[in-house]
Parts: sequence; structure tokens; C-alpha cells
Amino acid sequence: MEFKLKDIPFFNSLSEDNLKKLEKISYFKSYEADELLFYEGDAPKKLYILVDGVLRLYKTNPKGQEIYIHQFIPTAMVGELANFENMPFPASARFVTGGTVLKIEYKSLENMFFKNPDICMEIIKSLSKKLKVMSNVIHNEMILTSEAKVAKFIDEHKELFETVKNNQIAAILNVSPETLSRTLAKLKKKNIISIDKSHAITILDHPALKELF
Amino acid sequence: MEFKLKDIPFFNSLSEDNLKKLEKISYFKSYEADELLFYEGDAPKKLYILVDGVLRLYKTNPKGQEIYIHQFIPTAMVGELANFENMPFPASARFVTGGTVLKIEYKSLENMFFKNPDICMEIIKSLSKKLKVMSNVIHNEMILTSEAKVAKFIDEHKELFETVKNNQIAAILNVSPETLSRTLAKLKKKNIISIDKSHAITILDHPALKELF
DNA sequence: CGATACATTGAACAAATTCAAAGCTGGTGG
DNA sequence: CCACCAGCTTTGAATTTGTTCAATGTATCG
Repeated sequence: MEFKLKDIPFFNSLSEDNLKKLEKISYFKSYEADELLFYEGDAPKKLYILVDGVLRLYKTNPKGQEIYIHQFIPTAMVGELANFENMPFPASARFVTGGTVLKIEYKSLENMFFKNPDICMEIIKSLSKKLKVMSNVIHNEMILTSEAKVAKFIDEHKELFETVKNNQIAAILNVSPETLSRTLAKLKKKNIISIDKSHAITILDHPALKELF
Repeated sequence: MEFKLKDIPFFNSLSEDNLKKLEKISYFKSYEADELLFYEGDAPKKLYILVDGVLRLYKTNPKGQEIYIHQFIPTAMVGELANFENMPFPASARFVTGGTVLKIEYKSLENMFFKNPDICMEIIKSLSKKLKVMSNVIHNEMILTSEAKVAKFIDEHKELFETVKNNQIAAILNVSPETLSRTLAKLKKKNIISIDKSHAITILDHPALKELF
């Protein structure tokens, strides 16, 4: 697949002239599924714009386990915090599917484009969106119990149970597969949900489900 | 105390003219210690700039307990996420000391000043700083054990033990006072720290302390 | 079919909280 | 100046929530 700067919504306010400048300080790079884009603790060198594929952000705990934080889909700016604050990446990023990022020389971008109000606005939007994500992560992990996390996930993404293995869903929820299994069993027994042969979930009692989170 | 718009670093790039405009859409308000600025779940009406005092951000879990998130000190923009994303406040804010905020009519600010690159830059800085805070909160609460949290806190803020009750420190760390007490006892027994009569902590073995987080 | 991955279940374990009781400490009033 | 009270702090035991481990059950797909 061929990617072009002007197709990136982020930069669609830029003049031809500015696009040329941007071209000079950036390039596209493609990755296979499971490849790492950056690793927690690394010093940032580039700013990334995800233009294709699914990119998973996760942290690693002292036991070596992956703690799921978020999954990016195009178009998304990635790594801006580390670049802005000139700090090591606080998390790792790995491609879940094959994908492509635009890699931008951060310092040059700052010098050339940070005075551009349109670019600024895009950055603000991106930061704001990310802050919302983080706020949600905090809520999910610090406030909700496992049962509440599962209930919320069913409410928001029940279709995923049809295509994604429970194992993977457990990983996304940061609970063990056993806990997910037991929680689903509990919800079934309470007649809040039912699960058919093809793993599809039907919500039988939506108010009761909502009560749980 | 008397506060003036032009003394707020946030707006020191604004012309006299613009300051006048800003004056029309904002006002200062003072609060006593323990007063709430906003409550989790509230719809945002204003954007706040903390100009005096200490403001605590916290969430409330289903058991009704306060989960400490962060403490702001001047000058800081507060509540921008809820305003930008037009979503309910994800946390509550309460004054720890008496304090003062500038309250700004958000919609008007957006219309008048978001095209100003200097203001944009200030907003980006503020968002970025906040993202860093959140990233740290996530690390502390999702990755670190209680012992690691205590060790990190000692490393970063050991002077606070002289003035702040262990109770309060436990609240800031989101651990029970019992856990804090037991952890300090453990660190003393391992000869990593010592605590004198006045509650001051001396770090005896800094490398060993760092090892813990 | 049969191998292999996935899901479920029970039991043991781990980390931290909660509950209860006892120990300190520092300020206050007699 | 001392005794005492209130509020911290400490300590032990029970509890809670979820993970880990191990065994068994069940799909699924070459």
C-alpha cells in the first residue's frame, strides 16, 4: 500500500509548500504483526503517526507480564508525550496486525510547525483524546472490580466475544482467563447474559448489567 | 489577596487588548480548605486556573473511599479535559488549603483564543504535563506493589514524613495506614532506612531502596 | 478421528484490606 | 509538673479479591 502525507487528516490543513517541508523530515515505515515500534524506557527519537494497522500499547510489570493499556487504530499520533516532555517512553508499543507509521523528526517538527495554529489544534485534540483514554484506564483499573470490568466490556464491546478468544479478552481486561471465565459463568447464572454456541453474548437484563459498573 | 490576569503565566503573552477580552469572560473565586471545586460526574461549565492554594484531585470508589489521583499547585489549568471533550468530570477536586481559581467561560475562550498560537502552546504544555501525571498514576497503581510505592515515595518525598501524618501519606499512596506502617517497619528491619524521634527518615542504603521500585 | 489449543473448575496461594486491640505520644487542664 | 485523654501508630488475625497451579473437559480443525 502507498501512503501520502496529504492523506493524513492531521496535515490536511498544510499548504503544498509545508507538505514538502514535512516530507523532508519524515518517512513511512511498515511493520509486521508482533513487531515492536518502541520499548518502555527507550529514549524517543521520532514522533509517530499510525496510518495503518493496529498498535497495542502496554506496560510490563516486575513479573514480566504485559499490562494492557490501549490499542491505537489509524489515524493516531503516538509517542507525543515522550517527545514533548523529553522523557523515556512510559510504555511499549507492538503491532497486533501488520501496519505502517509515519516517522517524523520531532525537533524539526517543533521548529517548523508548532507555530501553525492548525497543527497546534490537531495536537491539542490528540493529547486531549489520549488524556481521555488514560482517564478511562485509571477508572477501569483503580475503581472497577473484575466483575465490573467484565460487565462494562460486555456493555461496550459484546460483539468482540464472537471473534476474539476469551484469552485475548482477558488480556485486554487485565484479568486472568480463569477470572473472566468465572465472571461470565456468574453473569449467566444470574440470568444477566446468555452465551450461545458461537460464543455470541446476548444481554438478557441490561439494567442489571449496568448496575454492576 | 488580589489576583490579576496578567500575573498568570498562562496569559502573559496576551496583549492588553486581549486581556480585556479575557477579563470579560472570567472571574476569580476563592475557596476555603475542604471546599469542593467540582464533583466527579458533573458537567463542566468553566475552565479553571488554580492561582492559589492546593487542590486535590481524587476519585471515589464504589465503597465510598477516596482514591487519590493528584494534587495541583499554582499555576495550573484544571478541568480542561472535561471541557475539551465535553464530558463529565472524571474526578472530583477539593481544596486542601484555602485557595483561589480563575473561572473562565470555556466556550468563549475557545472562540476567542484558540487561534492564538501562544495560548495553544500553553494548552499543549498543560495537557502534556497532565498526561505525564496520569502516566505516572498508572505506573504507580498498576505496576508497583505497595512496598514499591512506599520506597518510591521515600525516594522522592522523604521530607514529607516530618510534617505530614502517616495517615495522610497512606491516603496519598492509596494504601491503608496499616500497610504503610508495616512496610516502613520492614524497610527499617532491612536497614534500608531509619526513622528518628521527629519522624524524619534517613536513607541508609539508597541502592537497596531504588532496587525496590 | 486425534492432537492441540482453549475453557472450566477446584484448591492453594498471595497481596493487601479490614477489624480489633493494644501501645505511644503530645498537648491540656488540674 | 503530672496524669490523662484523644488521636495516631503498631500489631496480629481474619477476610477479601483475584491469581496461580493443576486437572479435567470440550472444541476445532487438519
